[in-house]
Amino acid sequence: MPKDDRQPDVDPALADVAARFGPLAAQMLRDNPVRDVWRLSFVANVFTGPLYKAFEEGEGVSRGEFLVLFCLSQATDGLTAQDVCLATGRPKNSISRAVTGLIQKSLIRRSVSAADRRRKELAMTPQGRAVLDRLLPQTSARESAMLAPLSGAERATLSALLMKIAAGAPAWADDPE
Amino acid sequence: MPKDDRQPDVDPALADVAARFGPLAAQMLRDNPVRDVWRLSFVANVFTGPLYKAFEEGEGVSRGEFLVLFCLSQATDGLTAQDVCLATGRPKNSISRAVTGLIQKSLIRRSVSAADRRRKELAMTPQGRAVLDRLLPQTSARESAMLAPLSGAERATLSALLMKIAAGAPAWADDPE
DNA sequence: GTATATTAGTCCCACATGGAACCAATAACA
DNA sequence: TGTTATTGGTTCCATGTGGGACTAATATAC
Repeated sequence: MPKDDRQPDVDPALADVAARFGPLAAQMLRDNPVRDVWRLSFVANVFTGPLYKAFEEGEGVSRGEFLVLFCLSQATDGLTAQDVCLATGRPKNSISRAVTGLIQKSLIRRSVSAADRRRKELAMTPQGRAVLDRLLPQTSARESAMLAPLSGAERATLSALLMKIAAGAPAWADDPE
Repeated sequence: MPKDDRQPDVDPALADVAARFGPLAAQMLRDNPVRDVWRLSFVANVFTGPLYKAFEEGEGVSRGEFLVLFCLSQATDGLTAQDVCLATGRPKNSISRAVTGLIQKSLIRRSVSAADRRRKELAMTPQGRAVLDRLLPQTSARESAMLAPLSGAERATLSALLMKIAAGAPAWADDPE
């Protein structure tokens, strides 16, 4: 690619972005009619895309399967597939497939609830825990890299602001205007 | 769903989240080993999912097609499919399909560059502009709703922090650890 | 108690997605 | 000026995805 020296990158802080994602990316991150959600989605996509690909290649664990494992690791009581759907926003048949796959790999177990025999409660096996224990550090390291440009105070601020937005999500989630 | 009155929702600010996305979602937003990126992805997913569905149902425009239109609206010179790929992170065959679809609907035009006859430069038609002008307000309104819980100062802060993170993305984007 | 509604989950199928191979045009170079 | 490498796009194909219908179990209503 013959570098176009005549194109002055508007913002020097975005020089790396222009080099990696193109000048259009830099320009759109800088400003566009839906600037904030664009930046948010940009970061989220850049973060999750390569990560899930690495999970698939490294441990043979799909996005849905990782989500199930991760949710199980965070829940105290017996979760169901439905709980994972609700918390992750993925459709129930996708999660159903992920659960089937994880059971086949013996990474989780499934048992019918005694109280409500419709419910099939999920639980990680030691192997599942071991797999997650190999995947989580990758995610965590990537998160650290993502937050590296921010100071401690800035990270706390970002965290709090994202929390506020997430807490307000129910007000607009189902209403695409 | 028989509401479980015995389960005290840890954080009253997350009561709505627990009602809409389940107690697990509330708990994981509150804390988990990759808390910040989880919040980020949660918001991004809740934002984009229903929006793209509405675009598809309302205007018959897919996610990729919207991205092409939006990028075209933000670029000054003749963009190519490749530029859109780079800026959006979508694979080139997906964008190729989106371009084909948009041309069939007469929402964009494609012309071979005189300077480099490999390049096929894209341009919006008036119809394409009209479609985008119906889609953008929905996106914008949804963004406003998302940011509603934040004060003006907080929005500026969030915007700046997201920009810092996005600007640093090239450092870790291709390195899933 | 039987009928109906609701909830959890699975299955089927059409479609979108993305990797890989491929084609065309141009750039780089001996 | 061939020959090779690179770049922009398209096509092929295997796979993932998600809507909708379906089954099973339970809750609710009469």
